[in-house]
Amino acid sequence: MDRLETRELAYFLAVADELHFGRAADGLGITQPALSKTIRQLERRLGVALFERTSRAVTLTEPGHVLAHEARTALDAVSAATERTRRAGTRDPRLILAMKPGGDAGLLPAILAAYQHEPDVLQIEVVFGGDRARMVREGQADAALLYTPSDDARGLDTEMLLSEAPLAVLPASHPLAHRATLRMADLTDENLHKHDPAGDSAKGSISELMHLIALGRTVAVLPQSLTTPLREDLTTVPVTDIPPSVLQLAWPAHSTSLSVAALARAAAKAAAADNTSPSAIRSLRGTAR
Amino acid sequence: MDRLETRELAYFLAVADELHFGRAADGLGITQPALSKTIRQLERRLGVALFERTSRAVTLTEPGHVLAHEARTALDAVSAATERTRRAGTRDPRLILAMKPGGDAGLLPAILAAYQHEPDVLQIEVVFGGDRARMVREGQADAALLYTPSDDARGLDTEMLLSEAPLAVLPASHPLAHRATLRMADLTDENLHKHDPAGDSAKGSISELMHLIALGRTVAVLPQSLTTPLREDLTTVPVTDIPPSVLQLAWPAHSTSLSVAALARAAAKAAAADNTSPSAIRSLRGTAR
DNA sequence: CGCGACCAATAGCCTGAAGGAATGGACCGG
DNA sequence: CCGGTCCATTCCTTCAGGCTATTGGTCGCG
Repeated sequence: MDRLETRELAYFLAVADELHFGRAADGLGITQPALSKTIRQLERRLGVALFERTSRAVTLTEPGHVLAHEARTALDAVSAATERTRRAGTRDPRLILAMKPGGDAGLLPAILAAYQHEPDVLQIEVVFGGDRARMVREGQADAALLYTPSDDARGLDTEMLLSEAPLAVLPASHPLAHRATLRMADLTDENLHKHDPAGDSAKGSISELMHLIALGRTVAVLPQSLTTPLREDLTTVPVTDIPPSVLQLAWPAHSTSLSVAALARAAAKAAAADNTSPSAIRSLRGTAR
Repeated sequence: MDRLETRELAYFLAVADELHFGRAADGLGITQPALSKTIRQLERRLGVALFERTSRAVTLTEPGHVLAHEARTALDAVSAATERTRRAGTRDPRLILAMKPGGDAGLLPAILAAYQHEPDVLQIEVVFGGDRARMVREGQADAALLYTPSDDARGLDTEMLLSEAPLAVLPASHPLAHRATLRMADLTDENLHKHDPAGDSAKGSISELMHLIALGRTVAVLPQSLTTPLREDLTTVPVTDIPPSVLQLAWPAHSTSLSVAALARAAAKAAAADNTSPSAIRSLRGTAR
């Protein structure tokens, strides 16, 4: 049983994404016949049909769907191997922590401070990125601050730092502003701005959003940490029927790095201290699953 | 930045394991110069030295150690892709559950029964294997019953089923047999049989071990479920300073299979029912970490 | 029905990279 | 200083991956 090559997996994924041999070949910088031949050979080697082809359309078979999924994680693992090996070879290795701007719930200074007291510390470099889970999976970062359920931390080890109740942000004058709690159904009439953590780009986007809310143009549901400090003319109401946003530190599941372990300990310590501080009204549990 | 090929990773691992180009090449079925050339090229592509060579000895550099680790998980992921795709192509796909004989703490019947009531069920096939975590990682099994800390479940999703206190098994006449609890230090004088879950082969090994204990030839520390039923002439005493053996169901971290999800639900349900049953004296927490 | 557009598969050829055989060079032990 | 060990280098061969050109099947449209 010979082993698949990453080239074959990458070629397959190109076709699986495009569902079109010609365009996929273009994207790969090779010609269509070469690609067709490779995919055919892949199917022969696996003993399984991956695509259903007609001269009009290409679709994935059931095994094709499985391979599309598995191939992605396998290629991620190969990329990670390259990346981490390269980084291990640099003169002064750093610990790269991925987060999104403001995505630390104010916890980062405490984490960094606690980290300095750990053994086996490296210089920490904070980088900002969109798909932070992927950065960790591909080895571009050693750890990341993620929010579940919006980020997908599967395949990573995680340490839960804090759980934040989702808050609806409303104008102080809004009819629902006096309610003790809300359900999502209460907000269906509003022009709801669904918070998409992955899509955030500029740092100003939150304050812009707040501005729009104050103008009555929209309302939003955000994790608590993003709502402070809150403008005078806005108010927040907990939403009870969506799961809380959980901030967690994530790192590669098979990590053996002492530095990453130290960071995890530091983060846990900082989060524990924060959770017991009087200013925090946290760990409200959502009801949805 | 071109992508590494699995061939390169496999060749590298062969050398990393043997620390000898000639023997590694033998094992791979190629000649030594071909292997040397490939490794050199790999080092050039990564921009990093992987081995320290003298004509007398070959050793891994620091980046080499990193790659050895990363390459293994990457190759596992590729194997898993192959394996799962092939299995998805078989006529009637089954759900393969890996365990070791007797390694279910008596929970398997309840799990299977609960599973039948779930939606999206497949036929379950139980297989026995030594390195069950690896079987899941490589796609030879869809789920496994593992014991932590002896099995390494990193990189897998898990559901904790039950936690068992470690019990010292002694002849009833043993001087320590009357103690309420023991520490490992108490047993240093004995000819202690360290339980190695991975090394278990035949089903008879436990009863043979019990026989040896009854003869006073050895004593053993085992998770509770392996000690029942207990011979008349033996007794057990909890050991407090080693971590409890935790039985868990593990499956690939990035699984999207409805059937695996159903099995996880079923196992959780069966374990919950078992934990509340009067016969169980479980979840004793160990103190070690 | 016939024609063109579209798209994957096939055929035939070429190039480069993987591998083999022979050899060189460094090191060590006797 | 010689022989053995082991990795690197050189040179040659083979074949798999890629390209161009073409075929064959299907759909849409006049």
